[in-house]
Amino acid sequence: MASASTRHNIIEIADDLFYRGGFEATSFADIAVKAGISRGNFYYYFKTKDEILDAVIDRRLQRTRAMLDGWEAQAPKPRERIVAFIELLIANRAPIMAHGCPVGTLCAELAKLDHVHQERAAEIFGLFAHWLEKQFRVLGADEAAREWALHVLAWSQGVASLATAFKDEEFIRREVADITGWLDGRIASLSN
Amino acid sequence: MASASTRHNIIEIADDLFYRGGFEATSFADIAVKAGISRGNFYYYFKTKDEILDAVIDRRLQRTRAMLDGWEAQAPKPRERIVAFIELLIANRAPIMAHGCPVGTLCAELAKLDHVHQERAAEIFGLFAHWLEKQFRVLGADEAAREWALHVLAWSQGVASLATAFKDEEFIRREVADITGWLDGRIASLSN
DNA sequence: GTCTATACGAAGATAGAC
DNA sequence: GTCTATCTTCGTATAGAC
Repeated sequence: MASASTRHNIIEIADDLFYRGGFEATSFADIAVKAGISRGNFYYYFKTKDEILDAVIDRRLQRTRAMLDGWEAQAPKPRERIVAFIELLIANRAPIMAHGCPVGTLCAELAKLDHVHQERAAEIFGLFAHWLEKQFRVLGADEAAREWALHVLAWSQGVASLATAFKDEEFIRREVADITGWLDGRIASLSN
Repeated sequence: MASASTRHNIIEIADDLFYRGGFEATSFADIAVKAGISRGNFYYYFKTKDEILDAVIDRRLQRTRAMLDGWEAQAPKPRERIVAFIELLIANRAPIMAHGCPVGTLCAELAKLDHVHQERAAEIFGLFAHWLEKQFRVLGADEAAREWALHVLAWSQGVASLATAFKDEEFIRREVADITGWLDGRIASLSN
């Protein structure tokens, strides 16, 4: 297999395993086996575990940007874009109930490990926050845009957190409806 | 040192280390060193890592019950009791920004490890949920009590999650004010 | 109940052959 | 670029002396 695609393959598998089992609990051997390469070959691409974490965070940043861009392209109205974000909770309900939110759980784990890449992982949250803020600005919420963006983000994080603990799909749907209701209330308040 | 107090001491230290560094990342050696005993002696009290996790979860359940009972004893009005819960985010802001919410992060980690004690850890959330529900019932919210309880719990979890990622104290204070505002809005809606 | 010594395996990481 | 072999450290866990 060519160098670039093997490297890409490793990152893809590491991303998945880090999400499902956690960063620390995932070993090089786990990744190598799933990637179909030897541990020795693995080290040709990544010298340390931190290096692969770095690459995984890069990938997640890239994919998050692509997803946010996609929502902007698909939905012309900010409200529908924000709803697309909120409904991610429903679309990903099965993995969320099993493994939590990929961003929140990575940030939490890296915080406990006091890991150097802590801030880089938090940047993924930063992308969402900034994007949501932008949508609220387009809606006309100048001063409150940042606050509302963080509020939606926090709320969805809380739903993911409890959904992981209780494995309750109905709870997710109810909260998603509530967040959407809150959003429409905010939008309505802007036209007054 | 007597048996009971050594055992208690181990649990106390394990609880703290599990919170600050995570369950998996904390080794027996870490606990033994901090407890001032040898690893060999450690095994006299706990045969496996799961056994000590079990004891730590027990301790957390007990302490959570005691805290909830304390709030009920100190505040006669349900509103003030719920506010006491919400303001836990402010009281514990420093450790939350450094290590997250003890309950949420433990549940998330155990979910990733697919650990047998996953449900037992979630029981701690259950205690909070049940207690909050009870307070809302006293306020007269019969049908909505459960939903509101889970809502407050989820919201506070989300705040803890983002606070850990962004290390933003102002954000915590703002959200706590928002949750309290939401609470008063719900209470006001009950008298109509 | 507490200790030291030690077995055993897993995980990160390296060396060097092909 | 990919492999096998190996080193080293660390973590769980046990045995047995005191």
